[in-house]
Amino acid sequence: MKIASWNVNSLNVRLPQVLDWLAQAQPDVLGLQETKLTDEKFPTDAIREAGYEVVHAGQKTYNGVAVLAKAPITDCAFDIPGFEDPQRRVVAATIGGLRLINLYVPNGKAVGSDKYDYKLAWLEHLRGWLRDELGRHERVAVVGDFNIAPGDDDVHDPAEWHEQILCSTPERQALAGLLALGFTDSFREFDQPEKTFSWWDYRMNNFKRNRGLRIDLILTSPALTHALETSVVDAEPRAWERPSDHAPVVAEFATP
DNA sequence: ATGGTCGCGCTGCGA
Repeated sequence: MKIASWNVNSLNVRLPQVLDWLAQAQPDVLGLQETKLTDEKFPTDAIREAGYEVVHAGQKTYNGVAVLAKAPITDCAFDIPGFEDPQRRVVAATIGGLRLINLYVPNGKAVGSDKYDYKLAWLEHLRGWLRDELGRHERVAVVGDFNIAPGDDDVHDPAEWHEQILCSTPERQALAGLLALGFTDSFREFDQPEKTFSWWDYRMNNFKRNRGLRIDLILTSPALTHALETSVVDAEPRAWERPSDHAPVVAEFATP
């Protein structure tokens, strides 16, 4: 089974690229972030014609998350329980024996800002929910744009980013708190090329210079970690014409 | 050089 996550930065703009990528990569499940569409404007027909079921939690202009899957999607949730939020950042869904939680974690803007406080509060509530989900499901994948680089290996220039947003100690501790529940950053289960990133700012030719961060993650529960076969970043779509600023991340695992 | 690029949607905000 192949699962993937991609922050598309507007599905309106990126739909052709998503369809191309689905055709070439053939994931069984794909979590999208930053669709920036209301549910009414979601391109359900085009996605279905590509062979995927879909659920979407969208809003106008900002945020928006979706799960695409070749098999039927059941047991959906669109909020962290007890943390209702008008910002559409969460879709949980069951696909066969897989529990998928697709996230668009708040960016946080700047350390110490109101948005930063919201990010940390959001992550704290997320941790309680993921603990419950781990108790209910064996095979859980938490995918998405985490807006946190787990470690300095995930940063093109750790000195430049030292204690900056996406890299600050409280953010990394919040992520470590999720891993402490039993989740694994699947990417680090395998040997990887150095300086592998998943997001590059549009400005300053950062992609060409590989000035990026790895902030798009696939976390796996113990049973899923045991079944892992690969976990990679597919940087190819970042080099396409008019790209998202994020690349898809992909993990494969054996099915029982 | 204290900027720079996108997307949304129409003025500046969010990333």
